[in-house]
Amino acid sequence: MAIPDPPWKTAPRQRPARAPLSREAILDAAMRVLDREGAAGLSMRRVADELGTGPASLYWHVASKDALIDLIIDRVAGEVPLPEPDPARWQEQLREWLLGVRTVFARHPGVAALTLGRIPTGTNVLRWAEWTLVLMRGAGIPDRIATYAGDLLGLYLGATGYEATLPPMTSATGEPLSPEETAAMMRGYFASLPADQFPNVVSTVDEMFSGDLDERFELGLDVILRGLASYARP
Amino acid sequence: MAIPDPPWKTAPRQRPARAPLSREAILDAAMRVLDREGAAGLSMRRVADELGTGPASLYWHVASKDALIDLIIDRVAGEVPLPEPDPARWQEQLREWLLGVRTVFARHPGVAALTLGRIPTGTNVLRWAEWTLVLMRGAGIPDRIATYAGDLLGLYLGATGYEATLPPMTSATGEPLSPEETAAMMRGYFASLPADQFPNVVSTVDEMFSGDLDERFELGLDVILRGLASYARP
DNA sequence: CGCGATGCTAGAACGGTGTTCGATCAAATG
DNA sequence: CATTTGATCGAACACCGTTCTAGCATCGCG
Repeated sequence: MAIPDPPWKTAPRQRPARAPLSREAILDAAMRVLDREGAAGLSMRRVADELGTGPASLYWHVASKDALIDLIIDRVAGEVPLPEPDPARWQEQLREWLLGVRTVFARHPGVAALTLGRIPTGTNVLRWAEWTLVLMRGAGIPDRIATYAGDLLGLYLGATGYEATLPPMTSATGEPLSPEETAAMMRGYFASLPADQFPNVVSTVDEMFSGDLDERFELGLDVILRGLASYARP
Repeated sequence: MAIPDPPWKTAPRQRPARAPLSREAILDAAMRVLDREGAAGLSMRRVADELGTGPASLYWHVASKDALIDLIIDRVAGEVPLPEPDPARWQEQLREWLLGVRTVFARHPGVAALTLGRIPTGTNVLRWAEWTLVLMRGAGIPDRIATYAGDLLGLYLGATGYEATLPPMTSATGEPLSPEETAAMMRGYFASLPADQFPNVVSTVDEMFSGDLDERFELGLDVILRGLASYARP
């Protein structure tokens, strides 16, 4: 019969009991941190904390923070439903898809900021490319335009989505301002400009700050879609 | 007659001889650092080094790095010539201006990256807004579209300008890749995708990587301008 | 002239960042 | 059992933006 180990030997330097690390677990934790603290709060240390370990442990599964962000973007991209493409309805379908991306960006504030200045090439983003190409080629849009239009739309999505999740500005006194207050402040600034130098800015100030971000998003979207439509088969 | 000071007294703890700090001097130094080391290399410490001082000294003249970046953007914006607006030629003039912004971005690599996710409101950018509004309103484009189109164009400029100044990728072996090699690598990756899942991506891969960045820039520009033209007075 | 106020310069430090090194431990393999 | 392999992680490196605080130089004023 074996002699039982003394209690100080049984668990000499036991690891903190938790699920083993994995690329998936790290990605899950990163999504939680991102949804909770936004893009600025996403750091390797925070993600490691979320998993009860240190930052160095992440680097076995993920090459760099950059690579982790690529994973995040592709996971989020996978959340957008892609209906069966029907080129006859290409404009409506494109619009629906873009609005879908926008709602997913709203569900994960911070991820739009991560896409800025990045050319994602994950599997799900490739599916986007394939899907938009089916629609646009089916609509008779020339390949040269169609291939670039995907980039253009992605770029527009990232920039507008980022604008929608900007952190609230802080007033001079220090307390955070509501979006309405921020808009009112900027409106006041634009309206106060010298009318002789900026007559058109001053006189369109009402138009400039009317409508919420969603309306403005659709406004720019209309411009792009009309431009694309001018290339489509008549 | 006054007794001359002994030599060790004349300059007891003389400051390192140099021009005094000022907002302008800091901005100049920041531009030099930015042009030399890119957006990633722009730090308060580097700018201070450039001036032979420490980072703390900058904060008397500049509230924060963010404020300094706003100054940089507005200075660069001022480098773009704005011809007298002629609404009859609004499309050509808009295109010329946009290409002008692009060449200025090329002259100052890194500044495009700084504009990402930022809504600049400096004096020179306001002049841009006024100028584009004159053109578009003169062309009969409705105010609601015209006010937003400026944002849209700025956004497009920033994103494409950033893409044009991306640091060269590094291959798996570590040495930097030329833009051609990078494109060839990505082309190869896209071409190697399973043709049954991504038939359109695979078959448009030639179109996708044809042309340089300037041609691609004008391609997207055409889409936007055509969209805007669809709102113009017939 | 003296003297305090003011504008300006900085050294040191705080709390954070991404990433690397090397030791260590557990499980699988020979 | 011995050795290799995969995985973990504490400590440290080189940065970052920013703040605090002490001190200097100059100027206005009594």
